[in-house]
Amino acid sequence: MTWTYEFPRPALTVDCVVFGLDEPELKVLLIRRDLKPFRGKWALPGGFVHVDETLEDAARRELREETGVEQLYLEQLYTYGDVDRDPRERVVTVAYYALVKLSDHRVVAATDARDADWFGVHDLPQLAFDHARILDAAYHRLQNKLRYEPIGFELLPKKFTLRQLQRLYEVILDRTLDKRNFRKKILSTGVLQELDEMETNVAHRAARLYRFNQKHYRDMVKRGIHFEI
Amino acid sequence: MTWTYEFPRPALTVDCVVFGLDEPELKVLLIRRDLKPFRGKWALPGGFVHVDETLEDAARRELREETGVEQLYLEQLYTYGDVDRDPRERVVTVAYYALVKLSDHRVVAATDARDADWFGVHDLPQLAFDHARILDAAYHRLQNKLRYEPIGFELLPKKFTLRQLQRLYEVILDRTLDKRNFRKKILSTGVLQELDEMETNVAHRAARLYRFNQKHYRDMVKRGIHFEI
DNA sequence: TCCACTTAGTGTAGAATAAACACTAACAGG
DNA sequence: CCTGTTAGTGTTTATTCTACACTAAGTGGA
Repeated sequence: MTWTYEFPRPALTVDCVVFGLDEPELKVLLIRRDLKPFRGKWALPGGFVHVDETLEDAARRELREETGVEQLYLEQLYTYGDVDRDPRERVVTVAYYALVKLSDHRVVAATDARDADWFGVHDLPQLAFDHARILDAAYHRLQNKLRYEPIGFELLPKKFTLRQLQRLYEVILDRTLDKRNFRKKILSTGVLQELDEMETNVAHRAARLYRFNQKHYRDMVKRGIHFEI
Repeated sequence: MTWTYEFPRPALTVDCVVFGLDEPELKVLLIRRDLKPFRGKWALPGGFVHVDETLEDAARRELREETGVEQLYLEQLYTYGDVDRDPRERVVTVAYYALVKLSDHRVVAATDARDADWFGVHDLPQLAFDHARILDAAYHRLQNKLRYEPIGFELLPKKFTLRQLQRLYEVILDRTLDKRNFRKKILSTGVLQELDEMETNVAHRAARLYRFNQKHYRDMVKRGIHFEI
């Protein structure tokens, strides 16, 4: 079966930049292409948008199919429509970026016959198409977003220590932060819930565990209160 | 001539939210639909992306064709891909927002047989498709962007007074600002070039004219210095 | 010519926020 | 019990933000 239109139509795809925190590094999930253009090169997971699914659905489906990743924070990044970004034909791609808890997805690569792997954001291979540019934009967006939205928690396990959280900010923002100032600021936002639990299996004093208080954050948003770090 | 594909493809369009400052109000440029769905309703200017033009080129072309607007600041906003956002068929639209100097485009409506007009952002008619949602997102984006990028100047004539600039910020941010604090802050950013000219034809003390110093701003960006108001 | 009206243009003090900085406490392991 | 490692905590200073009111300059009309 084929589909016919009066005018030529660009192909429409989605591509995803999936970030995961593999302390002490921020990593990105890439797949190795097994098809014609850029065969063997690494690329962002992604694929065609079906005519009966939303863009976000397409992104989630492709991620599941190609990498097995399922529970994730997903947000649209930008749409890339340069005429020659794909050598075969006109392809417009809606890029998304995603944050996953690596604690849940450590063995992603095994899920599919597809060759998938995590790469440090500062240690990337050559990428197919304009994916390097997309990845770069996603990383910058993540850096900005982190400062005024509480999305870092999407990269950590449900329960975490303040030290883990600070390291996350340091790794993503690519600079060191003052411990006391960081703790004061993050606690003052009120989005952290102190738990009655402590870290275990560490060879030093155990730190208290916290979790992200999503309910409280949504309340803040309703009341027009801004998160900022 | 027709075009045939192995799988069905969504149609791809661009839509533009064009802002203009018509003191003392922020206005948006809309066109009245003369075609089937939502006929007679107002809608954002836009149309199909040709297979040999970039998304931004498509946006500029549609604006020129439908409204005659040409010199403008244009930036991608978001891509809307809900399955049923167009009752006829699957249409994915890449939304842009634009800022124009109304001083240059006051008589836009006359440019085309098409019915086009400016509407106050707080006094909009019912819009076709999901355009109300797009417009809303564009307005919020503009409000945010205004605070950390010097884009307000795109809405003013080349030479303007501090009062005009302050009113622009007030109109877009929808709150009053303190005159002295505003002047201090905006002047301290260094992006304004003081001219040796004064306002004319006003029934009161004439104010000094300024212009946006683009060169200086680009230098700031290179040096990593942030604009913020 | 002077009076009324309108907007231009300017500084300061107090409050809030951000930045810099160092030590003791707790725990594990040898 | 000693060593090593991280947890956890306050204060001072600098910077930034906020609130606030008067004089100067020009037009237009009485």
